[in-house]
Amino acid sequence: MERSTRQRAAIIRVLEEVARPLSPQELLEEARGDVPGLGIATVYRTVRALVDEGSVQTVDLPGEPARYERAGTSHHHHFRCLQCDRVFEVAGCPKGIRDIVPRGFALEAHELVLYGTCRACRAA
Amino acid sequence: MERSTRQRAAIIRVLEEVARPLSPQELLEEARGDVPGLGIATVYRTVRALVDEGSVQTVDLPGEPARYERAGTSHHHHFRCLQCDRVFEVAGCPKGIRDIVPRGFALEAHELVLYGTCRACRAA
DNA sequence: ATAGGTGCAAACAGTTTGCATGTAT
DNA sequence: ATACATGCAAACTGTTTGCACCTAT
Repeated sequence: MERSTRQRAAIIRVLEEVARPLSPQELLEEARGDVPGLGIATVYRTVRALVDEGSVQTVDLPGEPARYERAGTSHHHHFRCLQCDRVFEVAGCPKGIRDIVPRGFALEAHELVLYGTCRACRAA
Repeated sequence: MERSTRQRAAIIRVLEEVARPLSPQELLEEARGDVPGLGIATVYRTVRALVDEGSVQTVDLPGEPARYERAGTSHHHHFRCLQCDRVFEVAGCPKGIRDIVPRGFALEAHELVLYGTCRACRAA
């Protein structure tokens, strides 16, 4: 992350403008609006650098390729639409997570993924 | 799942004997004790058939290869110990999951993974 | 000028599939 | 006998890497 290039600027801009976690493929398609010749390898390399740097975080959903979103957002979860496969941020956290932790276990973190149909797909 | 073959018997036996979710690769290595020539494709095909049939379920943790465990347990989640990496079943479900679903979205399913320290590791 | 960055294609790892052969029924 | 099942290898998908060329510094 030492130099400022057009491809990096484009990738970072996309991550800042889109309010949901994007896969490398989605990032590529979006960022090509700015930099037509952009290659997928550059997306992977840039995203990895941004994660190492701490300005982007990985969103890993079970059984799916990783997606990436801007870091620094407050605690939230994700909703994946089963029709369009897009992933959305969900504010808040269900009550009572601690209640289901088995006796003797110490809870440090949790990951929740909701599945269903997003508003756009319901309307369609 | 129409015929009973040596390779299926071996795979099913392994799933029944081992009390933790196994990856296809782990299944292959274990089952080769019974059927040396066993191929990885057969493991994938058999496991998929068992999942379709409902006697085995997939355990998908974020960022990790899918594992498989005997089905029959009711709705539950998983607790992954950050020290020993073992995965435990967690009975029940937190209240209030519906409350965080964004307006206009339809919730159909959810997946919850708890991370922390298991009882054995806390004692150690 | 030069080290870091990029694009392409090849390499990889995990999973699926096509096909000829094997085998439970 | 005849489907269904298996093993192999090729195909696929998502990701990483090698390398020659490009470019921000």
